[in-house]
Amino acid sequence: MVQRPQKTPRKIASQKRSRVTVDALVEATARILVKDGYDRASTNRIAAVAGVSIGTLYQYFPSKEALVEAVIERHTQELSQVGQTALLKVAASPIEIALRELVRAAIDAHRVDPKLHRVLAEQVPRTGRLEDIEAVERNALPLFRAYLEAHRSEVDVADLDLAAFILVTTVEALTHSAVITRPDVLADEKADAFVEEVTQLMLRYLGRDRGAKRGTARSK
Amino acid sequence: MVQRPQKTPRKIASQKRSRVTVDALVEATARILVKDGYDRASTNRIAAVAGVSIGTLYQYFPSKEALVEAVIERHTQELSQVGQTALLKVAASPIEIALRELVRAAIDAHRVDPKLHRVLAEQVPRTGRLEDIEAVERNALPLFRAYLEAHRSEVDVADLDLAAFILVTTVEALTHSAVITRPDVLADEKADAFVEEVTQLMLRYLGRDRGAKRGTARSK
Amino acid sequence: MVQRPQKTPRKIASQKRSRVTVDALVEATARILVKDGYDRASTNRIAAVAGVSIGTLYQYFPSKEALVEAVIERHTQELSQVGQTALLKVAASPIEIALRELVRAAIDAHRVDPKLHRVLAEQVPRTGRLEDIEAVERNALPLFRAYLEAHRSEVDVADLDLAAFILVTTVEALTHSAVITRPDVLADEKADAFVEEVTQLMLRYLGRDRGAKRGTARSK
Amino acid sequence: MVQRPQKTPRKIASQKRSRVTVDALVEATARILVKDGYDRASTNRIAAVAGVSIGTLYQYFPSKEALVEAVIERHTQELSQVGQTALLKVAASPIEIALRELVRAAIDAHRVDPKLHRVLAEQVPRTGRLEDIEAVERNALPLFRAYLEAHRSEVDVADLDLAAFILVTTVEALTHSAVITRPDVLADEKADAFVEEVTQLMLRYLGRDRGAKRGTARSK
DNA sequence: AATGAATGAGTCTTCATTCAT
DNA sequence: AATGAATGAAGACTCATTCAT
Repeated sequence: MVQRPQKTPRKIASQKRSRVTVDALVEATARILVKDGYDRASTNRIAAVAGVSIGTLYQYFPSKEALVEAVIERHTQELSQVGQTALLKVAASPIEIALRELVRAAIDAHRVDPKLHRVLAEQVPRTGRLEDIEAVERNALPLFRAYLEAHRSEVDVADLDLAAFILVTTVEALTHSAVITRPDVLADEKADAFVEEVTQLMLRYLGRDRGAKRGTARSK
Repeated sequence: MVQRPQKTPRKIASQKRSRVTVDALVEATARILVKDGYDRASTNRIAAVAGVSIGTLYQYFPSKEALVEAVIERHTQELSQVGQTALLKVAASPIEIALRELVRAAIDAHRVDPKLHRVLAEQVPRTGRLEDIEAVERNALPLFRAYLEAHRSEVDVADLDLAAFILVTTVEALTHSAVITRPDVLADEKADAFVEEVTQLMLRYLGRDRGAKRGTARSK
Repeated sequence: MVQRPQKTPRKIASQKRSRVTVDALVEATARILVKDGYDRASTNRIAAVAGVSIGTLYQYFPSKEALVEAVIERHTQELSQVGQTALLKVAASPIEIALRELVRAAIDAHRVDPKLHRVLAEQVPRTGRLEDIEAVERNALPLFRAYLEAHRSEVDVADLDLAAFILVTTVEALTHSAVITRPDVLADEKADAFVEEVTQLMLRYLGRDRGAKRGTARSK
Repeated sequence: MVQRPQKTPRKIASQKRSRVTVDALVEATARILVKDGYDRASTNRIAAVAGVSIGTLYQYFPSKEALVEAVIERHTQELSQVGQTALLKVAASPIEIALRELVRAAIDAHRVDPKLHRVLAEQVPRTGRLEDIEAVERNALPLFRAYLEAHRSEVDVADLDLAAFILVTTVEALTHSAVITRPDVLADEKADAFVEEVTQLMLRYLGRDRGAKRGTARSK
């Protein structure tokens, strides 16, 4: 039999298998984190849920920490994605439009996997390699600052760095709290009001609300 | 045996001793939490640092959780104290004055024991009885809402509950972030600017900055 | 969580109960070492055989290594005891008498617990704190050298240090080999001959055999 | 398919390849044994260092033990080689010459690969198939006995077996100790003295030193 | 009340070995 | 023949908690 050159070497087949295994492990870790909490998430259980042996787990992840790190990485990536996409979309929009969209994006981001987000935020110790749950915020800061810089003429702030820090922190805290501990605030009919309030908080801070008819628009 | 008149009955004496032991244990827990982190804080070590036996520890606290709970309780109490005192002081002041004072108080509160605060916030799992690090915020909310209600004429918001939630969450997040991860923002010469920014964020949100001369006061 | 091992015993066994436990653990370790070999001696099994829980084991010994170290220590102590006692007894005797006694003592020492001795010599890796199985020899060297020095007039060697090293090493090797791998050499009727040969080896080396009638005394 | 004439049949080619692989594995095992010690020498690492997959390793060696056995075998072979060569060379020489050469050969043998020799002697458990590090000695014994037999007229011993055992054991112990734990004894200017001492130890034991002028030759 | 020895379930992790590809 | 992903038994060790003294 003639042996034709192989375009897809055997290795790729096994690489695919590896990939599947790694994904299964990360997914299992996330699921267990949500279901049982960080402290009860043992490597043995993770392996069992992933359907692989404990040995296989350690072939790909050198420690429990590394596993959780991968989950954080993945989650963080997804969140950042949502944020960056939104930022790109509104890059050219005036802040009145942009900020509202960004608030919406922040809420969407927190809704990607709220339960996981909560566990990651509340139970995973910010220790060793695990410090980076706040990475999203750290990533978002320079991006948002850049947006602000580009729209400097529209805003009225003395210290752009400080303003960016304040706004990013604020939006993250408000959307996080809303999604995680105050679902009532985001109930269908109220969600828009919440978005509006947060947007106004930001706009006014940036000195761009002069035209708002508060007396009529906001008081009951 | 002659019974001499006793002003302080034995029971009180032992209660006093108990009190001392309990305090020593809570204090030891806090110190170890700060020094070694939550995961490495073992009951045996806590007992050792407190200078009592592990058996004695369990005479006063039924579990490690209870110990950490007590630390949280104590810390939370101290924070709330600062906040409530500040709120009382400015109860009659107009919001322009009051909010600025409250921001200052929030920073002070976070500075009570920043290292412990950080460990409590970042490493102690919000699980079981340990969920209450956010208690401060929960305590502060109705108080602040009451203040807002009392000063309703000065503010221009549609939903007082929502506004209170937004402001309390925002102040807590900003002061927390500033104290814990951005000490630069609170450096001596910058601290006032930070307080001012946060105060303005709040005032404008409440619709009370119409007179501010932004063009001159804030832009460089 | 995996820990970095500690080598020095954790607790001074001051109380009677502790002492009993510690002894039981060391004894169990020795027994298992003999029965199953070093590699199969697990801390869990040692604890089981000692009749205590694994936790108790670790209360007294920080690692498996420490346990084996204690066994070595104990065994080494016993051996040295035999040797030193013998050396003391013959301190004033001429070398013709003394060396013969010392050879006997060396054999006795190796017979204290030959099986344990063998395992210690053959299976315990000379690693970390476990390097000291040769301690007996190291202890014996200066003592024997001192004896030689005191009897300098009886011996004819250029380098006392070298001679001591050679003799101690030789006696240890010969008695060890005899006891461990050549029990036939020490069989009842042959033991004396073996002692005699080793003694002669030493005496002649030290230049003290001039009078020996070898032709008649040694050839068959 | 056309079959071209083959001078070297495929089988031989692959045998050659096998040979290379086996050598690489044994060599890798030896290197890792020296570098990391017996306990840390894992088959996976051996395979990696040898540049083959773990599967290939098991194609040639059924177990880790077999691998180590091969290393011992090879090392033992080399040592024996040195010894046998020396013995052959001096087969016809009188013992005064011969023993001195044999002592030198013993030292040389221990210097073939002292680090490996040490690991083999100190860390590899004498268990199962691994018992044979003493094989060298076992091999040497009959050979040396044969030499002694052939030179019976020159020696004055009652029991040739016993004498052979004593001398072989002694030389091995002394050269081993010298090479492994007392390199000072073999320092350039001292090495000859050491050889001389060991040779004298043996010669005198065999009753062949009558002519030695000890008073002048050895005392300082 | 205090002590601290004892407990043991449960954790992480390693590594020799197998087997489908 | 070679590969390397997968296996899982087994081991060392921790620590919250109990209880006899």
